[in-house]
Amino acid sequence: MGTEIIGKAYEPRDTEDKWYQYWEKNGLFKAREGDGNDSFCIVIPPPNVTGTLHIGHALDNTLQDILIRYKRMQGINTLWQPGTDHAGIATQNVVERDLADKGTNRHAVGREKFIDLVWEWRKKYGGLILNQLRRLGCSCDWSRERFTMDEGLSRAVREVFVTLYEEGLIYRGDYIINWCPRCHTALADLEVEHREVEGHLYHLRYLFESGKGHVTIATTRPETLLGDTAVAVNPEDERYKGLAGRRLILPVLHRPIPLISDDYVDTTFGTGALKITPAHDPNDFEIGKTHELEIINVIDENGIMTEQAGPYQGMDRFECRRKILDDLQQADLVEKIETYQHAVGHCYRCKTVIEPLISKQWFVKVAPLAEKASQAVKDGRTKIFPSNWESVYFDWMSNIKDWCVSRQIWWGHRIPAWYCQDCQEVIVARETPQSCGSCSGTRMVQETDVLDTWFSSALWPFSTLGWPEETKELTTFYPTSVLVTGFDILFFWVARMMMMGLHFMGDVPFKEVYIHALVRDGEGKKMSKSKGNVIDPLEIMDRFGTDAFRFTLAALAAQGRDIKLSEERIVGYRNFVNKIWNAARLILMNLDGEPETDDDKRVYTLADKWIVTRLSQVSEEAAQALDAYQFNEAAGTCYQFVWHEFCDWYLEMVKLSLYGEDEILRESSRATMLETFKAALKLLHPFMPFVTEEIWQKLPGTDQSIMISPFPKASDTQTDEAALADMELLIGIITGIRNIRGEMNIGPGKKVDVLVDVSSEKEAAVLLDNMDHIKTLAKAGEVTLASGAEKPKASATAVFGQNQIHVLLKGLLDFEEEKKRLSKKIKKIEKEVGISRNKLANKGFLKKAPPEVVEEVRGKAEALSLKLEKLEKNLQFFEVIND
RNA sequence: AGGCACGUAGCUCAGGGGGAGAGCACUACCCUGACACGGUAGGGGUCAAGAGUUCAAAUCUCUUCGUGCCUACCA
Repeated sequence: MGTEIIGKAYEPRDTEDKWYQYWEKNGLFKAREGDGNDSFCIVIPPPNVTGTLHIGHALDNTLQDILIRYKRMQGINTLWQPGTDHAGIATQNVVERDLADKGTNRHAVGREKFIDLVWEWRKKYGGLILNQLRRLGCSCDWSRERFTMDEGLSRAVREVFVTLYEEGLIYRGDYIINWCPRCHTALADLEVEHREVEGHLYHLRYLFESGKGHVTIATTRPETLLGDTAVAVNPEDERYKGLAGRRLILPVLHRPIPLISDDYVDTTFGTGALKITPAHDPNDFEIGKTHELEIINVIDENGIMTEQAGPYQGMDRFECRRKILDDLQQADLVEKIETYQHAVGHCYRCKTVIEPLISKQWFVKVAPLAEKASQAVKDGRTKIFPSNWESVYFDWMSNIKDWCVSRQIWWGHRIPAWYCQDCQEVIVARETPQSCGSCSGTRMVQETDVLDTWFSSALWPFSTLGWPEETKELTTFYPTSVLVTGFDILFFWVARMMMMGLHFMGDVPFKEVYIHALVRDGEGKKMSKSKGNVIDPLEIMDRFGTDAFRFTLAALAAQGRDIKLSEERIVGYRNFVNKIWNAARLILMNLDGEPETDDDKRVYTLADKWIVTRLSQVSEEAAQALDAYQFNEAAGTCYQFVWHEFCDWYLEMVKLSLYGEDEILRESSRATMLETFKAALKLLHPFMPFVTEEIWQKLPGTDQSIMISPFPKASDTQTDEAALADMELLIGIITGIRNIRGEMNIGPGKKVDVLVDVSSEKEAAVLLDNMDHIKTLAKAGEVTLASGAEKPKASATAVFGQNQIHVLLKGLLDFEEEKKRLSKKIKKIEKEVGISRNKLANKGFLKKAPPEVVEEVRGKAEALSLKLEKLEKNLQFFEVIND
């Protein structure tokens, strides 16, 4: 009679691709034309075009998809804006590696041709990660896909750059910057990774020019001494009192340099004397500025010593370090060498040791922008979840330094500045200038630097919606609703979007930010290729199915804690998917098309009323959890409900009606069962889109996709308090019998007779109504209800509420075992009663605790005392028999 | 050096002032007509240690010890 027979186990492979294509073809991911108020929008953190889906993406995008699907099912006009980031350095590196394999390099190829090659590369491979997002089930509006190097977005970049320049918030100047000698570009401070390195602290002697005495300095980088233009001491330092102003002889090069005083110098570190190399250390650069020291570049852009390095010219910086140490030792200028742990800056892209260099770069003056961005979070215009990230955000915003935005690479937005070759005028303009505004010359050369990739990312929330045009998308979806991302790019990206959004749109880019944790391996270690502990999301999806994977991520995504992902967890949720599948199997086997029910003929059993009430409550809880980004709560609530309430109790009970003779009851139960199951599928859909759609489409009465069916709502009319209480009693009695069976080791084939000593008529009525359920679910034979009945001799007893459940075990009951069992229960209850009684004996408690709490404890104590009394009586019963 | 988290069952973690929870693992009995990727029952915790606040602390405060992470120009 089944509508359709489905297999015993769910096979994800067969369904995922099919439904994804169905959704996309039918335009179900598309945002509607802007209709003003009720909209929900997320802009995707654009993955690098070079990227492949890793576990972090999987978590990030699963959470976003859950929110998007949930909101869409609530009927809200939903946009999930997808796209990719051109990822300047990363992408350039990839293509350069290709060239290297072919035995050439970008300089040989030339700038224009190289950029063509990158575009080619991106056309070929740039969509890879987006297809992997499809695999994950992401319901992005792909018709609006954007790329940070698109025409439109590039226009936004130029507009922003020029405007900031005109406002005096962008300037160009010679500063010390972080230089990556391998990537050949400047990096922002943020792009430098500090890593603890085992190094050395070298104590070196600088002799006085007078020939008498010396000053010992401590340094970790002896090779930079070639560029020293002073040695500094603290003016308060007794050791060097009166020496400032004297001249020292720079070792090796024999150049005279002054001994100066500056209170920046820490008297407690090293020898209290600090060598100053303005060209190769950011602090020294600052000191050099205040003391107007000469700047001598001794290391070039390749990390090679310059001609200023004299005899060391042409050496690699690290080779030079070794050589110079040798020479110093020869000259007896090395006092001692200590091993020393210190942080060394590395390029975040290629891990090469950063070289601080002085060069001409473009900077954004961020202080005024940061001020506004900080304020917006203080005002609550943007809320950050979990809120402890707000203080981290404020901290960074208040200590922020100017942002170096120029990069000496080729792949990226070329800075819209032109230099007049005739008069050296700098022209910053939206369009390529035809002639110099100053001298009318026409020999204009564009700046060769490109912008930091994060510059265009900072505009993402409005550039993707069409800015600088005034588009319908902007009015509909800006500010966007929520940004979902990991804390690792809070500064790189979130903070900068805040600054740019506020400055150019006059409003925050998003109303809320949800910061999720990092995914780690089972041992809590960060996953990395070098450690070999990476979990590949694609492989997981292959093995366990996308739904199981997504559900696992959601279930583990508790706020503020890293996720330790282990395979066992995924297996557990794979089993859950299969459980749902088999619930569907049972339901389909018991349906014959759509149930035919007349509203006036519809009957509801206790189980029906109960499950409908629970569904309503669970819908409410799930929605509340999702609204608060408590993904784990939402997932857990649904899991518990579907498995342990719907499957374990409801489906077991509904079988009675399904297999019964009563036709009206059968059709009614079919209808309730189907309705409830459909609602449960809808609750689960945001978490597990594929299996829910697959089942949904097989159920009768579903003509459109589950992804656009309304998300279940809580309803007061569906809350039946009496059904909850009655069901609790029924479950209690059945569990009581099962408990005895289990502990007495009575096999499921053996039926037992039961005598229930009921404490009230009302309860008796409930049990009488559901007698068949007790018999089936507890495998009971005769069940007798009586009030005040005498305990049968060979019976084991459980107590639920004030009801005594005597399970008759003639010939099966080991009296000693039963005594032990009862004693154990008594001990447990005694402990509980003790706690309650102690509380009630405490005068402070009675006086100061809220009355309802006192009442509760009093009620509890009473109920437990009665229960204890009954258990003790049963125990005494056996004592008597023994005598 | 500062900052932020976190120490709860064997493991992985929820919870967050009024009687300790889940999943996995474990034990026992079951292939009962949706599901052995399953069912029923069971064992297991001084909620890191110490002090304080409170009628009441796993939960709030402080200290200590451990573990992660982030930021930082100490050469």
